[in-house]
Amino acid sequence: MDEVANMKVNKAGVTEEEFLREYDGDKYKKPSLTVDMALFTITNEEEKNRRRLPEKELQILMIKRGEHPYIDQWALPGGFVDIEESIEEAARRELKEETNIENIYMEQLYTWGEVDRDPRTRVISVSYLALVDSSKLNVVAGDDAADAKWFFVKANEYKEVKTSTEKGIIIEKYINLELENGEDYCSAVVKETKTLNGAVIISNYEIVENNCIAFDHSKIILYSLMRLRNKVEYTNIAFNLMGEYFSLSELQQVYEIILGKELLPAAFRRKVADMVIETKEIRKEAAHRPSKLYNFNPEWIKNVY
Amino acid sequence: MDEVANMKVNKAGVTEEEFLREYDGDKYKKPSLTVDMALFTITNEEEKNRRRLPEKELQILMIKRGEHPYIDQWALPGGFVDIEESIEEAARRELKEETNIENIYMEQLYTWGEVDRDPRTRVISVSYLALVDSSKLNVVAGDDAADAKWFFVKANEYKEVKTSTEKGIIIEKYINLELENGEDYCSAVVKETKTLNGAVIISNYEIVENNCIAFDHSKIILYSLMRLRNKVEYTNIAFNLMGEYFSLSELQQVYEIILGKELLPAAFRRKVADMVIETKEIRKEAAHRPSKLYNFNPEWIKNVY
DNA sequence: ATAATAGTGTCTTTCAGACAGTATAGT
DNA sequence: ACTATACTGTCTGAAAGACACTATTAT
Repeated sequence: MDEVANMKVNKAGVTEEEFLREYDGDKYKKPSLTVDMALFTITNEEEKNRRRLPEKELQILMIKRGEHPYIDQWALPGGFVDIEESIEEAARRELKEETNIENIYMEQLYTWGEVDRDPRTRVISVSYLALVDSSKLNVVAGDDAADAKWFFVKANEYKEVKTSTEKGIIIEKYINLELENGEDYCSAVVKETKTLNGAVIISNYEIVENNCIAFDHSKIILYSLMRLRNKVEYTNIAFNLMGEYFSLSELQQVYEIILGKELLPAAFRRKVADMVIETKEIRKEAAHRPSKLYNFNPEWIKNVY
Repeated sequence: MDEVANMKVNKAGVTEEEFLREYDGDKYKKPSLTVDMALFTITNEEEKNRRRLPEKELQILMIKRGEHPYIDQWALPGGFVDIEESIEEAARRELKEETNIENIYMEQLYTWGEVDRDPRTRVISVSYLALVDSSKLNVVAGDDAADAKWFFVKANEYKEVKTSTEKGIIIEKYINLELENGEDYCSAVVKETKTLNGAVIISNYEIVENNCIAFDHSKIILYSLMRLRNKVEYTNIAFNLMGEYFSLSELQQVYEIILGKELLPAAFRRKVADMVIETKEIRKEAAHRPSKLYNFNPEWIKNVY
């Protein structure tokens, strides 16, 4: 702020300097602030048949709560934001503490502010979507939470109800979320209600059923999956799930898993042609034609707000 | 939470009920939480020539600060979130208090959490993008702030610097923001830095120059403009700026203003054909062929996460 | 040879861009 | 008749969808 601004006084005749000195930041009750991260990766399934390709699967990192509330249930990694760090710094710090993962792709997702979303006290959560290449994951298992585990994620819509109103339409979608990892199984049903009134859309998410997923994290997971699915179509976001070298078939599999549908090889290759750079590397690991390996093309940027 | 969960004890042998009773939410220092709204509308310029169409312009609502800090500068409408209301409720309440506007389109934009973004104390701001149809605006001027004014908005990129690094590329864009309303003129220059490292993009916004726009609100305004520009291409968001009845030419003008470029009528009409419903109404207000009026088609929904 | 995947050629369909041309009100 | 906008027809070209076809490895 410049000199002139500093000399201005308010209606009470107080300068800015005086005002700030007297300012009581704790006059009103404040909510607590946390970050939560939906961290995804894609891993290869074991495959004995040397002819077949390993199946890929989408996984999300969850942490078993060792304290009330929701003790023994599974929550997204995250925690409270310290007073002297930015929100994003907090997110990266928590991830590092809980899982020892650093320097990965992360984007802010949504800020959850329902009054009763945490039974302890009023807690606002800024959620992040994060992606890692699974080859970087030998590092996992931080000290804070030994109970960090990767879960296979499945989400599917199983019911849709459309109701017409005078000025619009109400669409209710029931989405089933399943998290599973051999030992543990969690699930939730979230109802997404879109109310259209004129051109005004209001979206609302409600947890209808919940089995061992802490807080409102089932909502956050579903929201992050939708964002991921959406962004994969017109950004380079999926490349954050790949290693430095990858084949186009692998890349296609990643797209297919995120989008939940099969793609045609020819069209897919045309689509990603400008996003990759061919290398001289070749992968021959199985009993079929080997594949050329590619790198991401850093010139290709399409970022969306 | 179910009965079983209530009976579980933590490592210290404490049940959830006891834990919550003893929980001290004020153990750590907490940031304050505010909401800020970038509210846009599109208005017609006066036009005396009965032959010509009125020009449309994009406007944003700003409020003159009557208190430190940034006294007498212009800020986005908003304010502190009360402890017993959700963030979105707070946003709608503040808008109602400051401008008497209700029931409009609003979507969460981004949560700003830099440590020093407010000189008073640590303040987190959840920003919203909101749109109103200007015909609803005869209601304006609430009691809280008589100093609410609509500003014409212009943003343009005037410099781009690309630097190649070993593993990627750095792109710096300088964007000039201008707010103007006959009496008042504010401006800012924001530098957007995209750092690409492998496939990991990190975006950063920095205010390089600032003239009478309070806090970091110039960043928020630019971010909301980018979101608006982006979403207008593949959602129905622009319809929130239209009245109930509108001509396709008017709609096209709105798209053109938001996108900052001219569109071809034939292609535009094809594109929006499914999004509108023809009515029997006709507008003949000027000395040229009258236009058919349309309504928004509520069946057309495309929402993006 | 065979199984399985990698990768290409090309026809079709869809959709955006371009632009000329027609339609219709008040002046 | 003229001006300014409203609206349509149709050519073109780019990109996505579909699918058959070729290529290459270990078994």
